[in-house]
Amino acid sequence: MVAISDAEAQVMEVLWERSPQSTDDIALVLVKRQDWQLATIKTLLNRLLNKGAISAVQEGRRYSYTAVLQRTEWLAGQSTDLIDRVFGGRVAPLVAHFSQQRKLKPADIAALKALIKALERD
Amino acid sequence: MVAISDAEAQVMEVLWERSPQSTDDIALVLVKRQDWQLATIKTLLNRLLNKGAISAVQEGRRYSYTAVLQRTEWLAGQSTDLIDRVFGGRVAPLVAHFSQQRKLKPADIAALKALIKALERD
DNA sequence: GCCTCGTGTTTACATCTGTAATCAAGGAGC
DNA sequence: GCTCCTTGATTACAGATGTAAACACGAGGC
Repeated sequence: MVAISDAEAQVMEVLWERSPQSTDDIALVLVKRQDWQLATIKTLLNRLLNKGAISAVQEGRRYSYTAVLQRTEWLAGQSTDLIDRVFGGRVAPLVAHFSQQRKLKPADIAALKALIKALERD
Repeated sequence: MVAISDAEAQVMEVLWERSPQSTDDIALVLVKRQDWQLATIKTLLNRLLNKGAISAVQEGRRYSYTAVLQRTEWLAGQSTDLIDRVFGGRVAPLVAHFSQQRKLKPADIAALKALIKALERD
């Protein structure tokens, strides 16, 4: 339900790797990874707070941030969104398209097979 | 390379079904499908024109629009982008997430199986 | 006790998007 | 020929987004 933007997702990635983290833990990573100003990161943290995607605990005069929105939850949202929007809600066309675009490795095919087997079981 | 927004993609869908089409061919479809005002559709057509995603040929005092950006090209952009950004370039996790979220129909599973069989063959 | 610096909060601002209304010019009808 | 309607072009406007600067306040150094 919580929708986050691309830039915000970059901040979440850092918190998904490890939570909680302070502003400058996060900043250390993102200043390098995204070449952002500290100010930008502060803004994004605040927007995420307002959206409820992260929570903050005060420690002295700083905050320690924790991801509330879980990565898997976000992933699920992203996938259904894409598949619905672009592939009419059906997965096969997606896989077909992708495999045309980018040869699937045997491991990928194996993963898909296993997945299907599991899906058929229930 | 040409990036189009969600609303713009809806217009493209109509042109992907059939090209060329006049403004009101397109409008007829979208007024129903999206409950948009004619004015909205005109705006989107213009933005797509400026982006070069469609082209227009004048016929009398109206235009006939044709999709320039191809559907497969767009699909590729949308899916590889997400899969790379979010799923580390592997398609299986995406399918897994989707199927958790939204039960796959037997027909979908069958389609996937057939597809994989085909992929294994070569 | 005052000044400075680190932190969070507020404000800024251009661009993109969704969604339209308004304007202008050329044909169709009278 | 003048008027009105159709159709494209221009303008509008609020909210989201990317990117950041300005501000305010408390803690630490001197």
